[in-house]
Amino acid sequence: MLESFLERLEGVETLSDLDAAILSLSSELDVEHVVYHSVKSTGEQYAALTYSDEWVARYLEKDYARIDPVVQACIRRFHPIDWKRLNWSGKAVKSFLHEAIDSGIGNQGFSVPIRGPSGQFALFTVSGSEKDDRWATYTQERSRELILASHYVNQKALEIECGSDQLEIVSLSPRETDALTMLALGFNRAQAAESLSISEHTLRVYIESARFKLAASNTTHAVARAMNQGLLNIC
Amino acid sequence: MLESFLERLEGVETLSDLDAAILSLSSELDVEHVVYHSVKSTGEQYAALTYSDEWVARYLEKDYARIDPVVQACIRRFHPIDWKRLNWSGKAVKSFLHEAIDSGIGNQGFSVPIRGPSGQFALFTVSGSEKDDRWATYTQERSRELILASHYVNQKALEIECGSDQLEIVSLSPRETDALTMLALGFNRAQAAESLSISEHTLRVYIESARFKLAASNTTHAVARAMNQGLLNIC
DNA sequence: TGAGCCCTCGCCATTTTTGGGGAGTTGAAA
DNA sequence: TTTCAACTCCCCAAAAATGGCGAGGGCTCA
Repeated sequence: MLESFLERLEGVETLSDLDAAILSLSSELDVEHVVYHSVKSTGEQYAALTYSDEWVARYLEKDYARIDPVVQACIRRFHPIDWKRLNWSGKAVKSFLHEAIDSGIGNQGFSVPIRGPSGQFALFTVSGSEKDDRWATYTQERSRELILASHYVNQKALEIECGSDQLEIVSLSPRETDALTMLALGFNRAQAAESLSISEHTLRVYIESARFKLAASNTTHAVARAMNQGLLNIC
Repeated sequence: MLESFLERLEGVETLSDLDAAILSLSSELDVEHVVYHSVKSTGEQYAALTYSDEWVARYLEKDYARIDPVVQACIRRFHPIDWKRLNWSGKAVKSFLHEAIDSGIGNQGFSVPIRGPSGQFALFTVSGSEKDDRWATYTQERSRELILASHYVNQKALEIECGSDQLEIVSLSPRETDALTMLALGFNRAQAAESLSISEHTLRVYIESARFKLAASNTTHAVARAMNQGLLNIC
């Protein structure tokens, strides 16, 4: 099952190929729904999913990602999560849940969080309507396949979207990295300069050159971009 | 092979258990060396590896992570990488490579980058001395196992280190998130306020309350912490 | 129904950052 | 060997952020 999907993935070259491949997963994985949704630090998004257009529109309109326990949990966790194990209490959350079920999302789901370079974050989800015990068996048996599938889907998505044009390969000098790292840690310029044993002026030079390299409009922006690109020691 | 390791991992409860489990992987995976190294956004680190203490000390002393092509590539990529495919040109890099080989690291290696919540980043590496073709066969056959192994090792490491005390569960209100997001994108307060259609003063209130929640000493710090914790829309 | 969080607005003084200039050494790459 | 990037230091004036004061309405959960 996974084999055939990975083989199919090999031949994928465009986003529409990828769309088709992901959608085909629902039958291969024997679930009602499959969702892959990637968000980059630039705000750029890509999604391939079998949910109804109405539900997707509704979800976006209401900004449900803000309260969706699946999203909230996956952002904070590393390991895949069964929807049953989430906390569905709270008024807004409950009405969201009912609405989701009414829209045919299913009462069971399993989501895998995936993180890529430069702050990319993606979610791979399978869902459907099943009884608890059958679903538990299903997820237990398939969890490894689901993890691998999510990994390879994400890899392919990044490959296609970024292509070989990794235009954002900015590299900071050690001192620039140091400077931004201190700022990210909450030091002001005077403190940071002292920590690094250099004059505040010198520190400024580093910050400014880093800002220039990162095409950032101010210090906060530079730190944010550097963090997103994993250029800082603390990130 | 993977099965027995995962079973063993089940019983792991402390970091020393994990150490032992990881080290045992070298025989199970049939390689000379295994390395797992995790870095959190707090700077907290954990490593379990079969390299010699001398080499580790040397590596740290010289801050080789800054030039190590394996580290540099893994920070920027999502997929696992065979060391042979990296760019080893450059004076410093070449001398680093020779020193590494002399220290018994091996001439072949395969590294899997792993990213967790809150900016956690880890590297799972196997290395050894092999001829190119044998190594190519090895990595091709085992890549999925290596990916899964790295995933489960990281999951366990996070589980042990964070435990149930996820003390850093700060949550920002939607407007606070919006405010920090705009700042992270490089807007100054005036621009951010305009984009959000609120007064600059109101924006300040959000920034300040976010700063308070995040225990941050200034705006840059608050943005950095929020990003690390995956609280912003752009991260 | 009250406690508590969220959203919204204003002013003033102080501190910090930023933008604009320059200048000299070192070491590595081409 | 020349070029280029990195590291270090300095001044001044304008712009931006911060700290501290205060105020009211809306919503949710216990």
